[in-house]
Amino acid sequence: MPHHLIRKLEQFTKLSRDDRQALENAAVKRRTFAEHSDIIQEGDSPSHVNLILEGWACRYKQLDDGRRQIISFFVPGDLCDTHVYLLREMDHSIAALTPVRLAEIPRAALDQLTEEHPRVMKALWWDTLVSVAIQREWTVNLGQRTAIERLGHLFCELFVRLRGIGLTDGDSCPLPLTQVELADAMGLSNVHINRTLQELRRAGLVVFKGKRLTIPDLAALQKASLFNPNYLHLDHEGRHLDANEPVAD
Amino acid sequence: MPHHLIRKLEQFTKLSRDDRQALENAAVKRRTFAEHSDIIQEGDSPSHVNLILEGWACRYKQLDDGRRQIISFFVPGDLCDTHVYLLREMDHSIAALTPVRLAEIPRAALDQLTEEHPRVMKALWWDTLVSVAIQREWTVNLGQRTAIERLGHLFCELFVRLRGIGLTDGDSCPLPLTQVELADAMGLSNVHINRTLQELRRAGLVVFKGKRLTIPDLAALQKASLFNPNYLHLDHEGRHLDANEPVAD
DNA sequence: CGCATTTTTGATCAAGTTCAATATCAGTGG
DNA sequence: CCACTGATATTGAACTTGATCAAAAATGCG
Repeated sequence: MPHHLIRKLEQFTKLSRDDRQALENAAVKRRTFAEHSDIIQEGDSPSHVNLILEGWACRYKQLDDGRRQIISFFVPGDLCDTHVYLLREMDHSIAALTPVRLAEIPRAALDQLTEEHPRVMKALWWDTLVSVAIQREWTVNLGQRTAIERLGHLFCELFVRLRGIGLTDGDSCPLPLTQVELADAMGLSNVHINRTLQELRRAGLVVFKGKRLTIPDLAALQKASLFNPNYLHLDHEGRHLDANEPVAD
Repeated sequence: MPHHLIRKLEQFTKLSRDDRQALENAAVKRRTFAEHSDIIQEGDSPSHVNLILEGWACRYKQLDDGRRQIISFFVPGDLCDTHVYLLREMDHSIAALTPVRLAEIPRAALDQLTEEHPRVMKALWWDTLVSVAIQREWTVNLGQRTAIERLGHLFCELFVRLRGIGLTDGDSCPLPLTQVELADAMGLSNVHINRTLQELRRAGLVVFKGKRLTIPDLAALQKASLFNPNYLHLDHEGRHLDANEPVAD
């Protein structure tokens, strides 16, 4: 049951029971991956779309001399590139950061889904547009923001994304990342991540311990990080497309 | 006539005359923008898809304290976010870097195009996937590469993109950007861009003068910049979908 | 408890920034 | 054709952010 994806999509537009069922049906083939294993590697030929059901993953690219950039994080409910199978080969790798359970959505199932369920198709387009907007925001993050803003911004983003699918608990959320992984994502050294974290802690802006992140005052962290959630487009924009069915499930 | 777009898409799959005509028909509403004017601003509500016909543009985001990040460059044939009108408001702005001529593709025209011309729809999906791959590569660029690699990488990318649509001339291509614009795109200061350019010139890797870029030895620049063009997916991957018509146009 | 991983600390170093001045260039109008 | 003007490019010097290297402390887990 890809309920995280459904919950995410319903931030855009309310789906019908039929829509939801179609999504369930598309996500039949399940697989699991161990922590730190590659889900797909640069050069592989993508044959289907991966949907993360449980656990965290990341896209990354390894440079020849060992430098590594984490390009994005996947949390439950995230799709790895709708229609990616149009490309001959992957230009990056995807790795499990925790144990990961995912569904492989075959090409045919996705095509059928978008043909027969226009509301789902639009919701998936919305999801694609948001993913790209997140990638753009990372460009801004890496290009312009200082270390402390950069890390604070990432924390805000992940918290808000997780809240959207119901995975936050009050002012805290899971954050199963090491400082080295944060460093590879933020384009900073692990040493500097460590010092930046201390600075955020000292300012009372975050608590990060035991793979959990707590943000006592989200507004304050947003302000310190120049975080504006508009790029996540979470304001139920597809309301006019909402399925109109009795609440009978 | 959106011939740059058609040429770009045909790197993925050969279109039929009918496909091409449908693209022409969709791109009817023309507009022009002066150098340095905004084509659309953050907060505006997008109602159609812009297709750059002539000139260069960029996406950018302005931070409250004046810092600016250029997020991507648009060259002729580039579409600004297919289906963007699903979003309530723009999370970034788009500005003309030179005088720009573009076509506004209305929502209905795009929907019709993708419904009636599956080959075009797939080609547009390919284009979307490549755009996102470029954005990811910028993440790697800003996160891991040194100033000289970063700038060299950008030059390689732009040259290869322009070559794909026939806008290069031997080993040179237009590059109508100032050093300040390069700086805003690369997350570096204009002073450092200037010094990095000198370094690239001294090494004989580039000539950049009068809004033209010359790359005497592309292989050498690629090597120095760790540039691997795989992420541009330019190897005619949709060949199996090629329209099969007599060459009668 | 013991081992591997992760976090933390200190000291030194380098890449890139900032500020401010000067030089060059592309248009424009006379 | 030249002088003027604003934009763009270039230079120098001091400074800052974050990197690197190496070691120690803490944590997690079987």
